[in-house]
Amino acid sequence: MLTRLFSDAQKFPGWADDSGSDDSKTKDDEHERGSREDDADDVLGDAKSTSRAQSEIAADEEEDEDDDDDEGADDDENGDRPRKRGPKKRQMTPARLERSKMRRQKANARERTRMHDLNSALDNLRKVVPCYSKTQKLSKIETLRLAKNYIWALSEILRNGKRPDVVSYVQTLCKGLSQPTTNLVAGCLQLNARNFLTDLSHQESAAARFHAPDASFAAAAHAYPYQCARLTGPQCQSGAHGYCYEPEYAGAADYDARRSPTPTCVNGGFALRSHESVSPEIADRGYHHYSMHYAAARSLAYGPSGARGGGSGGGGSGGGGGHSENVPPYHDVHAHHHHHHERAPAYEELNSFFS
DNA sequence: TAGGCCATCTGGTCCT
DNA sequence: AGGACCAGATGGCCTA
Repeated sequence: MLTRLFSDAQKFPGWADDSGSDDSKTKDDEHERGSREDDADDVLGDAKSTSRAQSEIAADEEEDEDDDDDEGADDDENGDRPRKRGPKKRQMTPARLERSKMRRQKANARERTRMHDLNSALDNLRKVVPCYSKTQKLSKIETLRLAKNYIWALSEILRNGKRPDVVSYVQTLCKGLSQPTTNLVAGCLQLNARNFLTDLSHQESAAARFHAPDASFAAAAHAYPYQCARLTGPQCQSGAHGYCYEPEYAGAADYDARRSPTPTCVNGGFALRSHESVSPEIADRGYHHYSMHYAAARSLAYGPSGARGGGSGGGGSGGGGGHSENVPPYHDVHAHHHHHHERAPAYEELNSFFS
């Protein structure tokens, strides 16, 4: 009986090609095979659980699936066992089984596309977060953490209207990140990780260097429980040229400077290529004022001291001069958010920082 | 080989 | 009823 039901289930359309979905591909084949086995197990499980009903199914398997109201109508009158609460377990006739299977396959396809959409959104986030690398993709969780830190860092910069040094900036970016990601950020900025992450006390001083007018930033620095110790490990100590990142991170070619919002590291220097600073998506949509805002925030992010600390000569602009204290604070900029032409001179000044 | 990351399946819950 | 969302389970892949 069970084997007969199982063989019937295997003959169901759509069983052989689970979900028949559009975008299931690559390594799914193995997995799909496993899924089919799982489904088969489910069918077997259902068959076992409704073993009594199977005889009825066998008796009238031509019967349609909608007349299940009679099931269990008698067993709660017996009083031997308490009646189960919740929806009654329906008999899994072949037709119902098929419909259930089709529903499940549709739900699986929807779930796949939903996750694909989520992943593409995450990819977009990777592109606007510092240290975008085609070859070394940040993991999902690291992308979210870095994005959070990036937003935090930019908010602090805009709120204070002053630049932190690059050490503090990277330190903020790396809060709570794993060591590989931290190395990636450090490598992206060509910064010796030992210089910006040592211990908690250094963190406090870094918070002070961040020009936080109140204790909020320093307090926030304590809110991230694990980041500094990771950078004191042997890997950091043995980095080539004193840098903490792996060799593949060191190559500037690995970074998509056109997309990455961080300054490109070319020959050991910082070079923010302003004409490339806007992601194509943003540029295509005509969000130029956002890009200007974006570039301004970045210009604020790298001070001369940081550039000196991170760069090692070469073609980068390196520091550029000190107009930083004249940079309009965030509220000045933000208050005119809808009047781009009024902000243009300020942004030109800001962007000229890396010219 | 263990652990991290990921894609997928699956059942439950909530909402329309 | 069906879709969206979520979390747990599972298995594959990769790396230290």
